[in-house]
Amino acid sequence: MSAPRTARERARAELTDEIKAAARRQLESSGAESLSLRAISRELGMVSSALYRYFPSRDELLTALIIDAYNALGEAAEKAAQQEYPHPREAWIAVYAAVRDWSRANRHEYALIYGSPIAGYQAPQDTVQPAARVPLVLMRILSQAHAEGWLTELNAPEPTGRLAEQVDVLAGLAPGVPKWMLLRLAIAWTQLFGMISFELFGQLVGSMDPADDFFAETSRQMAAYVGIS
Amino acid sequence: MSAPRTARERARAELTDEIKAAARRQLESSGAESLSLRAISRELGMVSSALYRYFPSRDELLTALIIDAYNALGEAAEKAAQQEYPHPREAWIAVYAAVRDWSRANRHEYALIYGSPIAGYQAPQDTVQPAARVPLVLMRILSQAHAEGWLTELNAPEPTGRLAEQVDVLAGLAPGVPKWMLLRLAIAWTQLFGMISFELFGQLVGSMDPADDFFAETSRQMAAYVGIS
DNA sequence: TCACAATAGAGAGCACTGCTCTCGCAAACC
DNA sequence: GGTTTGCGAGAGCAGTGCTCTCTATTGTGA
Repeated sequence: MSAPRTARERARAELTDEIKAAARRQLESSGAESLSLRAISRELGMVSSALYRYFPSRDELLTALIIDAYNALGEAAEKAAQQEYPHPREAWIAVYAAVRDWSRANRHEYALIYGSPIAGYQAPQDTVQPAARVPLVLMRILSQAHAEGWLTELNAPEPTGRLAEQVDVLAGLAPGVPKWMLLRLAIAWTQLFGMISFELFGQLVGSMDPADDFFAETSRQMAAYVGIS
Repeated sequence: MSAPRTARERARAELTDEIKAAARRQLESSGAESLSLRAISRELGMVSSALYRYFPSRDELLTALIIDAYNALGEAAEKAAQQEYPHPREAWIAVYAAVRDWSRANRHEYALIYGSPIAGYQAPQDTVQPAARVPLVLMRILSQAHAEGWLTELNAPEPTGRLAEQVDVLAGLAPGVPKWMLLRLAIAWTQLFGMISFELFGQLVGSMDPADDFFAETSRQMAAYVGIS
């Protein structure tokens, strides 16, 4: 993140961005499967072998795009959460909508991160943190709603056994929020992306497509489900 | 589905199956992206151009595999539902488990049908019916549970507007089941596959992975959510 | 039964891919 | 100013999907 010093370093950073931009452009028009390094190099007016000075392989380029996509989506969600809302339910719903809007506007990038993993799947370690941004936003809403006393006390059973241990990890990030609530948050999280994947990947055709109303109603129901009164 | 007559027709049907079997084998080892017609033809001891007598393109082969995968998964779900259960909740949970088990045992085929759609996405019309088998199984459980009086009467609001129309389509297949219940079924359906996709695609690493307990508890909660008392 | 038509596989070839290697040129550093 | 480092060009390899032509085999109607 430090500013590049020499002309060479600056040129390198710029070209790296240009390559990613061209890749993203090509992605929008034809999907990840047919993303071609040679086509990118042609678009940039350079020879294909030169591209390997910037990305050691096609998979590395894709991994870079994946991280960027996670961050762009996370940023959209965080931006939506930063607004002022009269009730945490509205914040919850706004984040849902922001996630869906970004996904619909960048469906190929969405497919890149939430679709089938690419063949030589890269070390996911670099992607773990950016991938956590959306669930963290939802968790923060819950945490804040708890602090402000907005949460209902359903008498849902507390998780036990190994599940309790797993939920405990989340609890460290949202102190005070009941465990059953964090468990339900995880369930809602998987539901959110399942629903968006179904919409984007054509699984809703013939039933809930177009999905606007289905999505809106579901985000309301899920807010209630996790305990936002 | 009629029995092949001539020797040529029989040979054709057999070779078609062998090609799909080889493709499936190759799929398991390296994923859909790197599925190669030439590698398949090599494995079968024929020249690659001969393969085009059976499948006009790579995408057509993939489409055939997709349909087979939908049917295999649907069959697994139906088989689980056919058992006798003392309570519809158990049937619901068994179907959830069957879907997950099949998906874990055939993760590349799962990715083929629930991951990102392939580039030149084939006319989905042929896939619509086999794809509907799993949700239909869940719907039948709900329908039967309703007939036997197992369903709770939550005072959930009925869907309105366009959402009501979409739910009406489902209602035609499950007469008597309240609309809010069918809506929740759709939500549970997206949750189920969102959860499985997250597990198989590595999205749960660092939180709910391994997902056995999370999955089991979620299937219980979702049964309650759709109104199975 | 036999000629004709339909079908299957072989082989060569085209345009494309990711990736490697070597070779010069230019910028950065001491 | 000389040396090291980084960068782009170009050729080349092994692989891909797919098309076309040619030949052999199988099925069928007169």
